[in-house]
Amino acid sequence: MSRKRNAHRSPDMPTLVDVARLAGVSEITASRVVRAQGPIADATRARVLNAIEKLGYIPNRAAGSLASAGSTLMSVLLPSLSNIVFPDVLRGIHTALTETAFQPVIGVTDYDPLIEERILVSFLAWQPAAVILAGLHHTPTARRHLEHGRFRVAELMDIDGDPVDIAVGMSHRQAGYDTGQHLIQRGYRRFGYAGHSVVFDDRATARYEGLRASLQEAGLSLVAEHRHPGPSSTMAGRDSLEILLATEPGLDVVVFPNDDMAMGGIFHCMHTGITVREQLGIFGFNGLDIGQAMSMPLSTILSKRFLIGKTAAEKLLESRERPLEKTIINTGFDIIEGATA
Amino acid sequence: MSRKRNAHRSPDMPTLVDVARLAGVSEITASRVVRAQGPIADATRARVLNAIEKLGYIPNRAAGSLASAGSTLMSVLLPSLSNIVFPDVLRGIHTALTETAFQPVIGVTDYDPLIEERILVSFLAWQPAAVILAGLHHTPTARRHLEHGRFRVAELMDIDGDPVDIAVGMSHRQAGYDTGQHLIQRGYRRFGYAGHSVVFDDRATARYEGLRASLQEAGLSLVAEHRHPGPSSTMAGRDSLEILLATEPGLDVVVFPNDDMAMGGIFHCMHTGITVREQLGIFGFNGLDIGQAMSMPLSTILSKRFLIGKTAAEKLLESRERPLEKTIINTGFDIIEGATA
DNA sequence: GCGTTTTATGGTAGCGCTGTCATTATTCTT
DNA sequence: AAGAATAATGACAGCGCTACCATAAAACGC
Repeated sequence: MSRKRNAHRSPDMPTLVDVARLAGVSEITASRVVRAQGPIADATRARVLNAIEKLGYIPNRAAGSLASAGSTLMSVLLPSLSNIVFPDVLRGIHTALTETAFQPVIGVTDYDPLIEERILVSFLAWQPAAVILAGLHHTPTARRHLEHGRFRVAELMDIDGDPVDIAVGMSHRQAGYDTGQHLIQRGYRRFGYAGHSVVFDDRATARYEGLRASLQEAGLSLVAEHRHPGPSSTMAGRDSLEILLATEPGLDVVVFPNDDMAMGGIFHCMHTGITVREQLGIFGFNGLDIGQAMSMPLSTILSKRFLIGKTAAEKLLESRERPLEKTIINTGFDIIEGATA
Repeated sequence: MSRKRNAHRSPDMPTLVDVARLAGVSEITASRVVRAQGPIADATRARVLNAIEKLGYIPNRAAGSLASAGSTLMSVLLPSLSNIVFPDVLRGIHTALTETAFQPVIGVTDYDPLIEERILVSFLAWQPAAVILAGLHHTPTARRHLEHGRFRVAELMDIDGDPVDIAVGMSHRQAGYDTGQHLIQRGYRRFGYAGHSVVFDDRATARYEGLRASLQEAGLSLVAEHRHPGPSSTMAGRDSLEILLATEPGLDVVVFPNDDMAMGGIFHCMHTGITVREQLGIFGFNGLDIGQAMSMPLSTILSKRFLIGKTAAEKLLESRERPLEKTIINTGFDIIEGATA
């Protein structure tokens, strides 16, 4: 009665052999039906499918992956999921991957390159078909693995740098620069910056530097800045603006690293009776739904997160082999005029 | 020179054999070092670790999983990532899993039980050690797989029902009920409800029903309700409130299914000059940061998303075997008084 | 000091699947 | 009608690792 299986196997978890036997075909034929690969007679396919259904067979991907030296996994390494940006990217990836055999496997790095490296290595152990990560900055070890691996690589969000394979995103430096230009053109002169602990967020830093560069070109400079210790949040934006204005009451515009913090800034103004735009301009980044739902929509920059994720995944699917040429795709950004700056 | 490996193998991707050879030990000893399992002499461990480092060896988890009939993956199936609730849950899971060998693998179901079933099956193909999903409601096929599998199962968010193994969450019906009680006690009588397309979101439905039950007990009822077609968003909340008030101007409080929509409600009031709380109470659900950052903090219910994720993952790690007794853990909720209702 | 336990290591046989190469019908050429 | 191409199937080895059992050496007990 009992099969000569190893004792550690589950009792009667059906395998391809069982399917093949029940369908009266060879193992390999059953395998071909499962993978929809190679020519199979309709009648045969039907019998195999039937057997699969009857047994409740679920293919063992570990075995498949081992035998074929490759998997249908796509490793996705994101800095954070609290920051709405990355769920949006992820939705884009998901969208591109539905109807394909690929599955995303997600890891969260907390903006820490060392954690990124650790998770990357543990993901590589599953022989993914592709790896998607944020930014162009990784540890040397991580970079080495990315360069030598037999998988496609997409680096998202930022394009200011040298990618391993594909980069999809926008120039954050340019976004910061354009922010400055836009605000100067609107007549603002006394600039403040209310940021957050920026140790790891390279994109925010790049925007900050772009902003400073544009100010400098116009003979201006940041009159005051404050960085909230700890991560970005609406509350952090509110507190930061308060501190900033206490230090330097004469500011006429404050730039925030993102919409969450900018919303906090707006709330501070509402609370203290500061007239937004007239007395103080507020400028964010991302173009979140909530900022646009206010009666006075937030002035900000729309980053195309969903598009970035979708484009990257689609590009990766185009070929399993890494092309000789590196690809950089600029998804751009839009300035949203809004009513706050 | 060339190894007698299959041609389809990558050139010289090192395996355990290579490590063992270089370290001068047997394959199995090297394996034990990698897995930190069984007694190993310090000198031997050092030699093996050295060889691993030198070769840049990355263990092949597909092979490991196949040989040991089990993996260190934990499948996580969430309805959405746009809804901040689930990233929070995920952070909790991540927190519990750091420092363990387990890795979460995330799938997004879009609140659709059929997609959930499909993703579940594809995840089971990797022999996960545990499966985490949202809610207690699944397709019959999914439920069957969950019941018969050799893995732990945690069903999150809701506890009103019969779990497969572990349930961690809160009673959404109770939350809705308590919302009603709380608002009645504060003197509100003419209730409105501004929801969203609710086809799949069982939790929102449960809260809605709890609310109605408490109103009924008090001899009251929902004077008006409106459901925004499509998913929940701040803009949806704003539009819904407008429509609701056009239909029924006499409302004195409106309950929203979540904070995002409630914020939209607030914005509508701000825009049209309605005095929140005095003229119209606004009540949300979730207790998001942004709602609390307003000078008039949102009245809402704090759901403990992070705790739910963390608790679930911790419980799952306690034992690899499914216990005879099902476990239900109620993480509860807190009413946040706020200033809007 | 001789069994007994503990510590440290190794040999071997698969885990379930797919790549490679054959083999046998079946259809198409000219 | 004979050869060539194509469609449909199968045999078998082996992917890289770990469970299982065995062995040898060191430590322990009284």
